[in-house]
Amino acid sequence: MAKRDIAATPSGDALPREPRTARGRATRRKILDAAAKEFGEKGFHESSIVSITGRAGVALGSFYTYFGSKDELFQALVRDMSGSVRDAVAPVIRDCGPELEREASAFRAFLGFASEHKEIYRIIDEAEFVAPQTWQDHYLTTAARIEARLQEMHAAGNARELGEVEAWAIMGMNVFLGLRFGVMEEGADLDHVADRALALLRDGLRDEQGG
Amino acid sequence: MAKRDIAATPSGDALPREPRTARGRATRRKILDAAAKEFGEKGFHESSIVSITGRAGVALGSFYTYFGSKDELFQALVRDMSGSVRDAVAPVIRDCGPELEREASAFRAFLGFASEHKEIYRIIDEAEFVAPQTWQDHYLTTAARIEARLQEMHAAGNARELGEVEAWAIMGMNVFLGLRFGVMEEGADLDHVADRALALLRDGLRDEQGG
Amino acid sequence: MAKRDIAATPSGDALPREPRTARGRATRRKILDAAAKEFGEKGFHESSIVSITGRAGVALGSFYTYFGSKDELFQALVRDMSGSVRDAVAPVIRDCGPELEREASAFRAFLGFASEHKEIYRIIDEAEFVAPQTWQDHYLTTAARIEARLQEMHAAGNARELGEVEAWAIMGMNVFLGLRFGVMEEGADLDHVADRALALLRDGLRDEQGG
Amino acid sequence: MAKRDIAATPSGDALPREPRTARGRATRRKILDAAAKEFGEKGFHESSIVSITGRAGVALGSFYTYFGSKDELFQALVRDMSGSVRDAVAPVIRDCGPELEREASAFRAFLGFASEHKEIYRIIDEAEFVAPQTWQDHYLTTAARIEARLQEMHAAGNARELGEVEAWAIMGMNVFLGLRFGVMEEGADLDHVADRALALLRDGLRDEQGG
DNA sequence: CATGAATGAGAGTTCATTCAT
DNA sequence: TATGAATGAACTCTCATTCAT
Repeated sequence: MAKRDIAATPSGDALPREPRTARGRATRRKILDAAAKEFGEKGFHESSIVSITGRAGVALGSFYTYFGSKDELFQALVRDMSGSVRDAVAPVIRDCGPELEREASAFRAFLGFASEHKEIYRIIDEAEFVAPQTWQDHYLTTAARIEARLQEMHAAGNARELGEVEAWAIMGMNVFLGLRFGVMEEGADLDHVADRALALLRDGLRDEQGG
Repeated sequence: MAKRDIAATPSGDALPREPRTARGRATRRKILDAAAKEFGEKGFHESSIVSITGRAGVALGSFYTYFGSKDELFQALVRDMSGSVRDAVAPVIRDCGPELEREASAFRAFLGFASEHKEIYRIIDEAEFVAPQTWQDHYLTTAARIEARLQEMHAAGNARELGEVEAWAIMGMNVFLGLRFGVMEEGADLDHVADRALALLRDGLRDEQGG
Repeated sequence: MAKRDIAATPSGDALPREPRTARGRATRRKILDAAAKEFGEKGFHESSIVSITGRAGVALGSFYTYFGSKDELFQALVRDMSGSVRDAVAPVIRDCGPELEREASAFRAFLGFASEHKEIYRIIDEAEFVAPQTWQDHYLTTAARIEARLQEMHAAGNARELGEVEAWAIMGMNVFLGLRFGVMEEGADLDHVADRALALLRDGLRDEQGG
Repeated sequence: MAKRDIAATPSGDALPREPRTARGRATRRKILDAAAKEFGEKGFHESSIVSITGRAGVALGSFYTYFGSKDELFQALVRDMSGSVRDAVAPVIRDCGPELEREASAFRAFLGFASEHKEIYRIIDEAEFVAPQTWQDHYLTTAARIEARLQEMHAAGNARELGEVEAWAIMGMNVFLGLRFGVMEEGADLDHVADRALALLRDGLRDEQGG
């Protein structure tokens, strides 16, 4: 990743990164917001620090007061967004019991969020190539969360015994349906998509009479 | 001055791109193979033409005898690989009838292929950011192929009515399971993964007694 | 990917091109001066940005802080120099009335300027091939200025009716005499050349008695 | 000029350049013709050997059977064309006596030629930067020819004593008028231009009554 | 003679990062 | 803290020229 290590700090004495004043906090926030737009629109490699600080309305040099590098900014952003996705889905989950319907609700929340924050989608996806560790963290965490829910369902007698494989399968379904109907297509009927996904999870592909 | 048109019409005074001799074909192939390794290992942006031609054992300039640009090479590669994946899965499909088991076999073939050609996986995925059109083509085509199979199953009375949503859901499952157990983890028990995925597709998440 | 628009609108995320500090202005000037020498000596195509910034004593990258491209620099230079030529001739003209002598004085000033700034001569001439529009602008403007003077002379009863053809003819004379005796030959007797040119304009080729 | 002297022949044993068969002569001619078009349209630096040989319908390698380098081709072309211009003007001159009218006829012939062979114009002009020696040769020779005619006129009592200055002045006039009305403008009234140029040479700028 | 694949020096351009003000 | 000029390594792409077939 780090192509230019010309003056990489060999020791651990990081430069000051945490804003110490209100003004500083505001500047940091402006940069983060501008970066979200920029990365979302152009992707990591076509985005540039000049352009980001330009959008943010701050000087180029100010960037390095708050972030150690372009990569570091990107990771910060991915973690931020990973949190946003979780926060969008969490309350929905809290309000449901360990029934299958809960997964459907979570999925509906996710679909809606994805279609309204396409840039977040794109940024997290690109992290696979730009910040693989952060990306793995995001998906492993998310899968673990799904797996936990599945086990609750099993404990409640609402599902058979399910594990990591099913968790990843569901996550993959969600992500690809989000991509296809939330991001690629403008104005798809998300409720319809959610219903069909739910049916798939409930009954599989078989004819209801059994096939 | 004199900028190069991407995808210029093949007429005019453009350089020849199609090799006209056996030696030319061999060189082109060497470059393609080296590029597959390079892109697979380092990703598009960290890969360089110098490094690719270096690996291929040809001169830098030879690259431009056969490819118009780094982008063009990447697209050629993605299309190549899209074809490879299909070719790995196709014979398996041909040998099965329109039963659910066919999907499982296709998935097993895909999983095996992915775990043995991790770089292909990575390259096609990165195309989302580097060559979005080519990437879309790949996934739309693949989804269409799955959808057609699902409809055959329905016609044979082996499944309920299924469409694009289910096709993308299955594709997402496959891709994420491939990523998690074929690429991220070395030596996972792929048969086990395939069995569980099949069960999920067959019966959904419910307890067999119904839940 | 992401090609740079030549002459992009100054809005957007383009890099700043206008120096905002005294230091910036000085750097820009150093580059311009070095470029004048380099282009004058070696011509546009044999000149390189590395070499220009080397002469200027600034880093390669600094060039792109102030100029969008090699072409853009060249055009800026041609316009600068077009102005220099005009400024060298203008005061001489201001001090003369609408007599033929004024053309001779203008020509003398031009000849002197050309022989002392041979590089300017060369640069403007090469613009015909490197920046045709800028070149045309220069010559059309110059011709228009000459034509206006000729019409003043006519109005004052000092010349017959004269137009664009005569203006271009005079300009061609001036340029070629400047080339031959100001640039090609070191130390030619410029006053002598000017006198003969004046005689030609005054009387034509004929014997004074008429031929 | 010669940027790549990697294997410049230090000795004088030039490669075979003169075609020895009819087929060879034809090939050489095809290249020359294609080059004239290419250089005329795109200028020296934007023209390439691949493109020239492409237009000529011969293999790239064949080029070096007949020409030592791109520069050498260009010079050969300039000399060719210098001859063409002369050949277009010469017969006109032969048919006239040493009167002023002869210059006018020569000019008319030149103007017509220029407007019908704009590419020749462009090529000879660019030689100032690409092959300065060849360019000088052309203009010194042409000027000498004009000067000789002027002296004949003087000897015949049709003109005052005239020399190199007047020859270059006339040449400059011709070239710039050719550029302006033969090349820059499509379909200008060349006869009108020639008439006014003749009047200028005959009488100068003055009012006929004397000014 | 003809062919066209191979070569590689060299050019223009980008942009993350540093640092003096 | 904020600023923006300066830096230079690294990259993509061009094309005149060579040479084996």
